[in-house]
Amino acid sequence: MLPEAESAAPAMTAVLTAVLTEGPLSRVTLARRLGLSQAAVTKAARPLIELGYLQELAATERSGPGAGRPASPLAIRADREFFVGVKITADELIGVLCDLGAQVRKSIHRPLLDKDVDYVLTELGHLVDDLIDDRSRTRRLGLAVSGDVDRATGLVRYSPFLHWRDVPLRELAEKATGLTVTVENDVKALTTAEHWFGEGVGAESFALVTVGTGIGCGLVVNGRLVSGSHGVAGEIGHIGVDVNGPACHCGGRGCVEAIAGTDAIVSRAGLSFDDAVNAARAGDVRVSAVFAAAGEAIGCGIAAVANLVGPAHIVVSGEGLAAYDLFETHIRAGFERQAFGAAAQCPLSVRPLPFEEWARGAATVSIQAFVAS
Amino acid sequence: MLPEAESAAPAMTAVLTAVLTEGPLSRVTLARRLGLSQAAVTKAARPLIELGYLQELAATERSGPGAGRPASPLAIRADREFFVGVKITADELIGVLCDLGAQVRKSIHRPLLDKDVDYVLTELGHLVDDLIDDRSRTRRLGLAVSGDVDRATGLVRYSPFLHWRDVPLRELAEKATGLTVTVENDVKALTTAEHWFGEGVGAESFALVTVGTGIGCGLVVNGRLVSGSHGVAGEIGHIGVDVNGPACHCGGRGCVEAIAGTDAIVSRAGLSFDDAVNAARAGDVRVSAVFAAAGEAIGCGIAAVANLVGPAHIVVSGEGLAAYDLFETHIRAGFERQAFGAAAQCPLSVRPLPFEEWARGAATVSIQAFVAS
DNA sequence: GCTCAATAATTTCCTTCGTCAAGTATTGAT
DNA sequence: ATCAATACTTGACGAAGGAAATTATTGAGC
Repeated sequence: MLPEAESAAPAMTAVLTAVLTEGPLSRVTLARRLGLSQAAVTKAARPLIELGYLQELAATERSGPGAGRPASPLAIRADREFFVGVKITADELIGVLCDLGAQVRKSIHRPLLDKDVDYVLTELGHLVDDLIDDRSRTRRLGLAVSGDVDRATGLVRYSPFLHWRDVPLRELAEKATGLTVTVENDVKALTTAEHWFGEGVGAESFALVTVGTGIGCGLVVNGRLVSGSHGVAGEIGHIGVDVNGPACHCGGRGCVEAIAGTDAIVSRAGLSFDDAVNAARAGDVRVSAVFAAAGEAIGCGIAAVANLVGPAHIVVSGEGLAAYDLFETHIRAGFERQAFGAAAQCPLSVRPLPFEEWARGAATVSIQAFVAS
Repeated sequence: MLPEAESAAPAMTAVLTAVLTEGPLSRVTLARRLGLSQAAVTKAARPLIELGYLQELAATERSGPGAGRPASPLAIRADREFFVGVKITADELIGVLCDLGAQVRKSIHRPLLDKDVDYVLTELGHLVDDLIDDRSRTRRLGLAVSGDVDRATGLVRYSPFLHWRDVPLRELAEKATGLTVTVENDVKALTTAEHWFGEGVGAESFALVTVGTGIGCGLVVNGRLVSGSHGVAGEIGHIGVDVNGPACHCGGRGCVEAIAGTDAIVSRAGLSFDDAVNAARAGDVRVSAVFAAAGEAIGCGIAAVANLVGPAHIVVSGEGLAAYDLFETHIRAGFERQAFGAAAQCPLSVRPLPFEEWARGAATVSIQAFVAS
């Protein structure tokens, strides 16, 4: 985050991260929370204030019995730096401009007529130009792509929807936009957003489940995102919950996705997705049963997550959840049945996230990279 | 590990850990592997040699084109310090004496006639006395207990088999034995052993599955053991793999344990476990199918682990695996069918571990605590 | 208003840890 | 014997954070 230095002192990163994710905090509070001395916090905060990332709020917090000098909380100056986040799907680019506090300031969609890498990069360049108001304060771009992505190198190993294989996306996007780029898998990016700026704040472990065409999951364990050794992690969609269930395109049987994915629901209901939703809402017993089975399967998959890694909190979201009124009770039922012992106490938030949230996730990853730099 | 200091320098811990887990290493190699300067390694190693934990081996390693000073690898002196590990089961104590290199030097079983805490502690005292030869070089004891254990405080929150609830085991055992005690869940202890001294060495992520009466799983992600926020983690046994499967005592349906646990096999085969094994080995089709279904269920559960956290390596083990010839192919079949994409590449070792291994796991945890101290 | 207790923030000094760069040690090849 | 190559050690230095004293800012009691 310092203009010159390659990497700032750990205390500086820790202070900035804490203020960013947990809101205004006084130096004493920060010291206690981070296990540092007050002196260390003072020293770490000074350059952050000088560089304009933090500011001192008016003394408001009162502590103790009443007496004592009031604390002056440190807050971020959200407009000090902006970040572009773009989710790349097969048929459009969804872009947002976020401030340092990860608030969305601007949001633009741009259709894609082709999956060709060069074409996408050109369109990306236009999108970024349209989003950025102040180039001097916007230096970073985060990209979110579905599939197997190596965040460290910015390489897209394989993205089935885009038909991309071994595309050095970071390098290419840096050339195309002139920004410092981070690339991450879309679900992981969304998980990061929720971990730093959403319901997962402060949780040592945390899971996010997305429901839609595919069913995915991002995991945070011991405060760190789980990436998976073989490029696979969070594939909740291909957990088998019914040995006698339908065959899945992955070769498995009774996968969550083969029961609860959008395509599965369409083929099982024999209707388009929207018609199925309407039929179920109108009380059609057969179609309702399809949604019920889907919700149960998802709940069962979520219970597997809870049983295995025991996250402190689970958020269920995704496009498919537009119809979440049809899913929710069944998801909870499946979860509660299959969660073992205390794992059933794990709070489950079921709520749809706006579609820009994916792009915001991408921006969040670039904020993280910025803070850590 | 220093007699006086509360906590040694991080570099010292890192050096000792690396030599302990990866065998003799020269200072240059250590420097490269740990991201330290050679000077730092020299400085960290000196006190460790002086205290007798490390020793310099004769120069043997030759590197490069031939010329150059030969490296003198650092190796641990395994007999510098001994550790007692005890696994507490409902009907016996299994104790081992390990050296610093986690080699078992001595192993004793001691039957338990009662589950009363005081009684168990008295027996533990006798066991420890029988195991220890040299009190001056044996200062630590690790305990492994099944159930919900808080390693940080040494509190056994709930152990179903022992009928213990909120037993401050560390405190009590320290009083009873005069040793510094660590308490850990049995599966996690075994996982730790395998991570530091077994097949999981060097892996950033790693999973161990135990098959027996219960079916459990220990996970290491990002180099750290997963503990679970609500005291639950690694409960692979209660992942649901068959919505129409048998009801499980946990309230779920089609849990891995309800299909593949020892009790499940006994009741499904209608024979004692040993008889069932013999029948299956003799070619009894019906009983073989029971084992096949059990293996498939386990494989399916393991695939869920691979899909979710993507460990670099998975080891399958446990008492029940005495009959692993009957399980192995089916475990692999279930795993390969249900593992998604590259997750199927995750190497799977299926092998029984000797029963003392559990006690060795307990000792390993105390070695870890010693090294980190 | 003055003083005191309580709490927050800063300053100064100091320790610790690890790096850098130069020097020493030990080998094989010529 | 000399040199190149590699391993290890040494000592000066610097960065980072801690301890404790100091300063700052408030409310309460008088």
